[in-house]
Amino acid sequence: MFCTIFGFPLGGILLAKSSKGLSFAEYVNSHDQLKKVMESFKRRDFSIEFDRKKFHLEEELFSLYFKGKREDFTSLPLDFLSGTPYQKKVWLEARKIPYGKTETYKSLACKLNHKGYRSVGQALSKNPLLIIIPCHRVLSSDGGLRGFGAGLEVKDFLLRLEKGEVSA
DNA sequence: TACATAAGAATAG
DNA sequence: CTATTCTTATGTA
Repeated sequence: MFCTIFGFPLGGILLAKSSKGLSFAEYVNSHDQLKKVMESFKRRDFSIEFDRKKFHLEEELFSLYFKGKREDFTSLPLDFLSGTPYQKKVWLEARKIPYGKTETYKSLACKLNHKGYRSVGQALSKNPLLIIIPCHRVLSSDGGLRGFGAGLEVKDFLLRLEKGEVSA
């Protein structure tokens, strides 16, 4: 598995991919966090190899995205190495949310298990593919930001970016 | 309107 | 089984 770090205005994103596609895109803003993520990879028995050259496409897409382009990452091959079947369903559903649009946990839940809105949040909190799976476009039913594991600032930033209020 | 609380789905330990 | 989570609905003031 290969990985690299992509820097953006609020920190960095650790990208990791297998031979099949992108597997992780985790937010890191400190050396400590990076270390933590790497530890968890190690524990999962992944062989890590830094190789920036493997991420031409990803870097391209991310830099376009942070420039405010309507980049959906829908063409990016993904490879889910973690996650339960339910989580994958949630992630796939969240991924269908178009750029700039927002869904609510409830509406997502209705499409999946009918009333497990809380479990939707739980599943999204374990989203391994920040931005690519636009969990930041999922808001609470009154339109407000609820919690965000990777940091509310990131969620807020991403939303503002998509609304064109930020030029990165 | 604001705050406390119950309910309810799925997962990790 | 219990705790936790990117929730929602309801009751009370």
